[in-house]
Amino acid sequence: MFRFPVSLGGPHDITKQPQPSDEHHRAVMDEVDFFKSEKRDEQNIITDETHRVHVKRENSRVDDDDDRSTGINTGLNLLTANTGSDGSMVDDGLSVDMEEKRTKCENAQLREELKKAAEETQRLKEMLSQTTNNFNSLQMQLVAVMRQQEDHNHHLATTESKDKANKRHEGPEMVPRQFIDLGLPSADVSSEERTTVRSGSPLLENSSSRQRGKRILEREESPETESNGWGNPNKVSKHNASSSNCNGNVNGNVVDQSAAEATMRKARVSVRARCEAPMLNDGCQWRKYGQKMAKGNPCPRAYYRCTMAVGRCPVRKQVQRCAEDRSILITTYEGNHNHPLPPAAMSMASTTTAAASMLLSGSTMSSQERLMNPTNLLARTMLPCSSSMATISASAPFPTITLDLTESASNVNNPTSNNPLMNQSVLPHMMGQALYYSQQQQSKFSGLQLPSQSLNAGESVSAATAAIAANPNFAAALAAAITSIINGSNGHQSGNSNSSNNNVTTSNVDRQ
DNA sequence: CGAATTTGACCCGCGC
DNA sequence: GCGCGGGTCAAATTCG
Repeated sequence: MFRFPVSLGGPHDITKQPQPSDEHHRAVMDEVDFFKSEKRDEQNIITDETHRVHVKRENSRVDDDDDRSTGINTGLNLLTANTGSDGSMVDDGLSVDMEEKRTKCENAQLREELKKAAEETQRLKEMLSQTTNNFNSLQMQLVAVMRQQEDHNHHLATTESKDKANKRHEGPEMVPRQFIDLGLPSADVSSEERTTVRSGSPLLENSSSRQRGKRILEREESPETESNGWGNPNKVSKHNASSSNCNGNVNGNVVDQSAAEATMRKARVSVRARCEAPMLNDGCQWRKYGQKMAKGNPCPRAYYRCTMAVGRCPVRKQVQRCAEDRSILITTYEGNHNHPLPPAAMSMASTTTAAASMLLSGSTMSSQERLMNPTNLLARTMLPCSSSMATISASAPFPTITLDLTESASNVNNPTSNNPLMNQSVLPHMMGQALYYSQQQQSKFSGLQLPSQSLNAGESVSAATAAIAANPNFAAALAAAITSIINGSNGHQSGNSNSSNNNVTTSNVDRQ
């Protein structure tokens, strides 16, 4: 399931990209080398004395190399020892033969073990990704349950005392929202939030739910009904629209989820980056399904659909060049993947997911709340170049968050400004890691129960900064980003990656 | 020959 | 009601 022949490139270079050297690959290389030398050994072993000396030396070198490279005792020193008893070899060719065979046998065994170890590693990787997905799924279910309890308590409180209820209303309302934000998006936004959406943002109601719900119902007959926690917005929309109970699970929550997920499906994350390539390298496989001339832009807008899923992934993206500056590529992502992703794609997926979460949480509150909300606070804090980079558009037909990476990329002080890698693939990775981190970081705020409403914006920023800086995970996240970048860039541009990473880091620090 | 892309047609919502 | 614009579909075409 989780193989990583994933190209970081667009659809064109997908099969051409050299794969990053993984363990298995290395192991195979070692094996080949290993047997080559052994064969040489076999051939040379019965030659004259001077040659034999040479063979011995070569063997020992090979041994060393193997041991160094794999860290495994290959047992080849046995061979060296045997050849060391060369004097007896002439006398007793048979025993040497047996030794040879035995060594061969051992080598074969070791090779097998190495293979098994590589396979095991692969399996573990798969399990890890599966577990991560399951965790996210469970997290959402937990949120749903908590939310239900919350509502229940709230209802009881209301009947007890109106004053108390009012006070409590302000508190708990924020906490679950924060909590929701930290989870992956698809599942749970509760009725409370939904009503906020309706009352607070008619735009969302009009454009998103109504406009697309019907179409989703008609067109996206979910073959991917086996939603495993990522949720399938389309499917849920279907639930919602048809108001039937396909899986017999109709209750208030399902409807709430429908609304939330439908909204999530519509939430868009737009990434502006300088890029000469026709498409950003985000690690996913895309298939173009349409192209249109958009009004006011001479450059056509291309529509892509994710094709990594066996069934049908709801994620789509639009790619268009900026009318003013054609070197700027605007990539707009919509929806959530319903399938496991390779690490390279994970970064961008995290980006869109986290940004969409932020966007949605932000879109459901008043402007004051929005300012106070740790979600957006963190978005502003965490995002490189924060305020100038991440903008939320309420005027667009869909709630859209725009991550503007062009400013930093074109910054004269930025040593990576002319680095195409930075523009094409590193930035998404960085964004992904940073946003993913910020997403996780929200849980810290929930845990801390940051009294957001009692803080002014400045204090909130300070608090957020302190929390982030104090947390060692921040460094870990950055390290992960670096790793991701280095692994994803085929090695030859790792130096630049480092500098770019430094750049983003300092950019963060500067803003903080 | 199958997969990917292109491109014109179609659908839908919105504004006038 | 009509036209416009955005988004999607699907047949035709191209590519590997």
